[in-house]
Amino acid sequence: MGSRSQPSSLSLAILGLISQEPRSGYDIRRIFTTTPMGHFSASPGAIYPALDRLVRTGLIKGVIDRKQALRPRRLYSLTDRGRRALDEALLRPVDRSDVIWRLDELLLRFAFMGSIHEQKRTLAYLESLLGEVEIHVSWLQEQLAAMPESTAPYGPLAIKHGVMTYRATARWVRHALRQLRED
Amino acid sequence: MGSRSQPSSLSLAILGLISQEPRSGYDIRRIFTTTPMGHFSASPGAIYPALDRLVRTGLIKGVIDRKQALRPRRLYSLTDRGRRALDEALLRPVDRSDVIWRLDELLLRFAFMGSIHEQKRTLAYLESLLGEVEIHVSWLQEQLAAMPESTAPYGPLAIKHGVMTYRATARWVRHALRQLRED
DNA sequence: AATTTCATGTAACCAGTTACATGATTCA
DNA sequence: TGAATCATGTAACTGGTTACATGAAATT
Repeated sequence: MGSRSQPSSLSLAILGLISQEPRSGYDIRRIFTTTPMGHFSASPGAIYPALDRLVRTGLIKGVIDRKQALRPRRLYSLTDRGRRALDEALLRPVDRSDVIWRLDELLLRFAFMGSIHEQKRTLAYLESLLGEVEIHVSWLQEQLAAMPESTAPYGPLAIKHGVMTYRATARWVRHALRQLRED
Repeated sequence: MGSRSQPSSLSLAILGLISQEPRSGYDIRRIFTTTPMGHFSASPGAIYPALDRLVRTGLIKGVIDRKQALRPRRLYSLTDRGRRALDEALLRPVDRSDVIWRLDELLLRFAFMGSIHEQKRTLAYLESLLGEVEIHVSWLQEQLAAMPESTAPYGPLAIKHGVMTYRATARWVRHALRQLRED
């Protein structure tokens, strides 16, 4: 939604894209279908209602572009409240449930930080992310160690996947921290 | 659902768990809250309706356990149709959209293979997964290379995360293949 | 002339979330 | 005796999916 609870992944993605420059629903769809942001629903049945909701909650506003033209479109941009809402969503502290259930949203938040936040905040964000990821890796390893020869012989291997990919995430965070500090 | 379309992630997880041994709704909730399978909704509002649906579509059946006891519970097990449906869901060929949007489901399917499939099929599954993952990594790298200095300065770094974690997944698949071949 | 792209929407459906509700059992 | 655990459910809401629908503009 936006006013009280945190925005859904899709709303956050839309807010972030619109924060970069005014965009139409179609622009957003195109981004979702052609770029690596593509695990969002590019279906009009998701995007146009989401845009309506954001307008109704006062986070974005739409103006008709090229009124005179035969193919007008609606360009959305953030309102002041929308910018604040995005800012809050990006700044929210990283917690464990984010790491487990919404890692892609954490990456999304990072991707949109450049346009809004000063680097210091981004560094703090990455550092807290790194901490949570490392805790999660340890927990997975404990689970792995404590796992009995269960009815699912491949279970431990599947958990190993979690260990390996979260470790890769931790490496990425360190890499990103180095990169940002170099500038 | 089950009869025609493929089961949702949650239904698949429930089918898989029940295939190992008869379980109650509460058992399933406990597994979702305490093990690394925890990115499933452990809320009763998700699980009990899902169990109802699976019963209605004839994939599972429930019997009252400990009738005489004061705290009876309903134990579910697969029907023949349910076992076939699970088998089909596990065997479905890996495609690119699975890799992009439902990687965790691909892992879930692997985790449940041990109890049902012969190893040869599991190896074939992993090999096709590896192929798709490698294709996806190449695509991400192309995107990265073709990326302009955009309005989102951290965008390329975020994509780099995708490259690193999918590479980790590829390493895991190779690891799993070696492990399975050793037996 | 036909196809693809630009551009926006609606309607029915379904599944998951949140919150509420109940009650026995076991443990501290 | 009170808290935690075992055990199962319902109701309202919300948001996403699928499918349908329309039509102009640009490209082949």
